[in-house]
Amino acid sequence: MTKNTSLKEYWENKPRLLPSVSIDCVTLGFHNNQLKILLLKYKNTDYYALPGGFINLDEDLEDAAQRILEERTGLRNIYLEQFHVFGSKNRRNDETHRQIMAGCGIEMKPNNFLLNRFISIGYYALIDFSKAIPSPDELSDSCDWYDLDKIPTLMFDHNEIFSKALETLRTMLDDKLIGFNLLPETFTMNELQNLYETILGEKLVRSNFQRKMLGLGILERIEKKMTGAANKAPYVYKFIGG
Amino acid sequence: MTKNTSLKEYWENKPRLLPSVSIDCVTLGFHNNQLKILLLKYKNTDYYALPGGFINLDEDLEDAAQRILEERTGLRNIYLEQFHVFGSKNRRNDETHRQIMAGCGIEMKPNNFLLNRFISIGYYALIDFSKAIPSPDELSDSCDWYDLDKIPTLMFDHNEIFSKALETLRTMLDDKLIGFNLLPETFTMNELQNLYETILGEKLVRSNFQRKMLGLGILERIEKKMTGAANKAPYVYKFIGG
DNA sequence: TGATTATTGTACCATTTTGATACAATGGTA
DNA sequence: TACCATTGTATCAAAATGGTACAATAATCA
Repeated sequence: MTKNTSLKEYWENKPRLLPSVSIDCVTLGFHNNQLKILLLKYKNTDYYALPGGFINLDEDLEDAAQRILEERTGLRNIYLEQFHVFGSKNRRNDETHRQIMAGCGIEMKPNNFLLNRFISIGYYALIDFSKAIPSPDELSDSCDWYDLDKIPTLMFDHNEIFSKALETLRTMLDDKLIGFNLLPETFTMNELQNLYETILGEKLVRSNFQRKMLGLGILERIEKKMTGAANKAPYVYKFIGG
Repeated sequence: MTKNTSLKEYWENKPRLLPSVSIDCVTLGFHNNQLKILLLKYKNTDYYALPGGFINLDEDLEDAAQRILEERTGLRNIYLEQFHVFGSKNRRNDETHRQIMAGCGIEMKPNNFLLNRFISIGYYALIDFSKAIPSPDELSDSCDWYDLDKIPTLMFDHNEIFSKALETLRTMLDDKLIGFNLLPETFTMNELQNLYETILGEKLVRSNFQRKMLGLGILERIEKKMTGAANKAPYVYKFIGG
């Protein structure tokens, strides 16, 4: 979306986008020992949604995912990975689209680009919460973090897309060491364990978890961290890619 | 594609298909202790390709994959799973399309549906080789099995699609027990081990493999199989879904 | 008929990995 | 200085894995 084109003009004309294909991002962060998901709320509606968008005709798919996430949330250089394509024939609903656009003062003509069938490619985005300052785009009232057990009803099949993302994240967690994308540069073993427990949804034995992680040879021990608490200070670690 | 429409008419007009999206199937079978892949060769050309096709406007994505595989190879009720989307902006080539269609006596007008950008959703198809009798469709000279180490240069990015499929299959093999889709109803432990060794590309210790497989509790021992060889007859097993 | 041979099913043992508990060290508080 | 909560690590049993051995068996051959 070029800067000198108004949002209204942009969506009321047929944009130069790849038809039929959208991208939706399941954007996860970790804060206060809780996994959080980033959701948009469309202006003047009750519709919550995953941040998503469309692919420019001259743009690689992976680049599009990065750009879309940035345009809709302000987040840059995020770890993104595609995990599934959602292609039920009735997964979308024209009336919802009309309401969303109307909320932004945009009228949709009957032949509008958006009113065709779309499949959506799901990406999960893993974010260092401490660095991320999400901000809503022009279509949205808000762009906020939600606890996973307090996700509102989402537009279309976005709840299903979220579930599949979480399931994929769980099975990939040990395999691809993607969890570290959710933590700051440095972290304690306790924080890492809390993250794993939250994602997997089960308690782990502390000593065994520590042994396993150190055994992977992907952690560099940096220094002690004086927490101020009345106990032994934990080491702080850095992830050094496997 | 309706039966009373000729191939020529069909492709020279704009079909009622979902724009921008294609499906390509990496179709694998197992025969003579070798993994094989099913490839099409387009009529009167040197272009080899994965069997692929397009999605009808009123068709679920998963249904489309099944239909496409059947239309292009004659194979029905196949185990299919999507594994990756391929979306580089320059992954296709118009001239190749023109040649393929010309090989079938079909002229492509400049605004033909096929001459737009497409992303492709990769599915892998796992086949019981003994039941599969593939047959080429109207666009293809041949529809044949190839050894994995003798795959010709394929159209577009189809070699890359194949590689990603094999990689996915390897990592999923233990997780989802998908290997059994490549074997007949009943099989010996030796056949099962050969399959695993072929997919993983490494030798396994016979006794340990047997212990592991029996330990999964997913095999039913049927009967002894007299092979005619001068040695102890192996049992025959059936897969009983986990 | 009985020795021979290749392959199968399983037992066995050593090594590694995992699960669970214990304990000394430490940074603070009372 | 006693006490407390948490951390890093040791320890030990149980389970999983890697590797070898061996008896059973279905044929062949002398």
